[in-house]
Amino acid sequence: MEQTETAPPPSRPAAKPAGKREQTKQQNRQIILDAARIVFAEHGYGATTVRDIIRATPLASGTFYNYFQSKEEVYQAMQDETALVIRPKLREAREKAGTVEEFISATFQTFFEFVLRDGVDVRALRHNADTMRMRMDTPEVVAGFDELREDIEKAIARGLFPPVDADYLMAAIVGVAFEMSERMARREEADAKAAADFATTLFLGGIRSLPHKSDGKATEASGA
Amino acid sequence: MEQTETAPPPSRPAAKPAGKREQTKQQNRQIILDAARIVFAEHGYGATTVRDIIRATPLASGTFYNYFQSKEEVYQAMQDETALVIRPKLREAREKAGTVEEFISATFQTFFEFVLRDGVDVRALRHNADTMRMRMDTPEVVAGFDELREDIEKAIARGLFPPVDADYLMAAIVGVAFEMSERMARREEADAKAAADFATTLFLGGIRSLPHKSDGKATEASGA
DNA sequence: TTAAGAAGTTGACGGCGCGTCACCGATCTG
DNA sequence: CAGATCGGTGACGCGCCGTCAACTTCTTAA
Repeated sequence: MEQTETAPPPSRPAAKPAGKREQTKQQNRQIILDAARIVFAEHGYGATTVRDIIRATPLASGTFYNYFQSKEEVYQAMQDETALVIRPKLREAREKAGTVEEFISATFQTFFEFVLRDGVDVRALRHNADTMRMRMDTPEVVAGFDELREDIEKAIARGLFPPVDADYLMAAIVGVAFEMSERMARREEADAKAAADFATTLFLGGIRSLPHKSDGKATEASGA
Repeated sequence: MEQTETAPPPSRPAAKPAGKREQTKQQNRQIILDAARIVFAEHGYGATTVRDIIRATPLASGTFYNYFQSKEEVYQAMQDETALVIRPKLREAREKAGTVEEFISATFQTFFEFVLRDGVDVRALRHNADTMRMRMDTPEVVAGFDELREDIEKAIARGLFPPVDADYLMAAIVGVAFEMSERMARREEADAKAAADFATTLFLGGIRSLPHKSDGKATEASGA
């Protein structure tokens, strides 16, 4: 049985010299999450059973249920971990933005780069039942969307953005980010910068401003 | 060999004077799909078991497996049905397009209107495990994406579009369409036209061209 | 018309994943 | 160190899974 190496779990801030009990608890939780990561990557999310995860663990079945209610909850926890890593990066990138362009560009670039680097599990989970795709909007993920909307609203208040429908704009950015990152990851030479440039140009000037493909010359802004 | 129909009036577009066996097969398949639709809507996709579907049916368990392998396959069939309905509409709408604007506008408008009208099951299936969203890219759905890309490429060839990256542009349109339709459907007064206008303007002229909101209230859904 | 054969349905069955809980060892507290 | 508490353990009963031999219904051909 080949142990498919999955991406190492995001480094964890565990800095509590707590009692033995507490330590074991943290450890068990992590053991389960790590096992789940491997099993999900191997069999795909859909085909994985709670038992599969337990078997990939030295723990007893009852113990699993002390930590999670179901495989969905395990996945949620994994999503939350990821969201908590990328959200600060996105926020920080947008905070620095002095123009619309910087705001949009920073958002896409940060996202795409993250997907390429740590996006292993994203791909693994897509590995589903052939054609099933899923996205789990956990509390932390939803909070990330809310942050984007807030940042847009702040940008509007600052006069950086025109007063557009922030909710729809957020949705559009999220939709493009997720859908494009999928396509990007499938390409031979996945290029986060190129993808981010494409999305940024689209959002700034529309289709007509997009870089011309065959034409060596790119990105000439030609208004409507 | 004209056989007097014992069957009820052909409410279904099955204009096939086929044998009894064939008739029953079509009927059983439809019985299962109809039952599944109700059960999925009631308990959500994740919580539904094959047995739940069978129970919502007068058929035996073995019979179910003559038609589908799993609940996933049932869902696939439902998705395919939907895709086969909307795809011709989208194609037709885009075929008529004489300008970039018409192309984009027709795509979004057709899609959003369809979601509002027939999008019931879309919402029902989201009813999942609280936070799980799914999209099943069945062969027919994927074919729809391919059609969009083809149409973009054709439009480029015609000189309608600049020679952009058709794959990414397709992804961007798909991403915005799905993500926005979700937000749209959640709003009190879901407005397909408004949503389509937003997306179209965004794709044509970028953020700066987007309609300015008059009431200044940017968020109406989702309590922050 | 009828009988052989094909096609499709049925539901009981063995297997297994599910979540629980009584038991017990390990850890904490005073 | 003893008693109290916490949490790990794994066997258990339940229900879902997909299968398949027996049976019913339809088709075909003489």
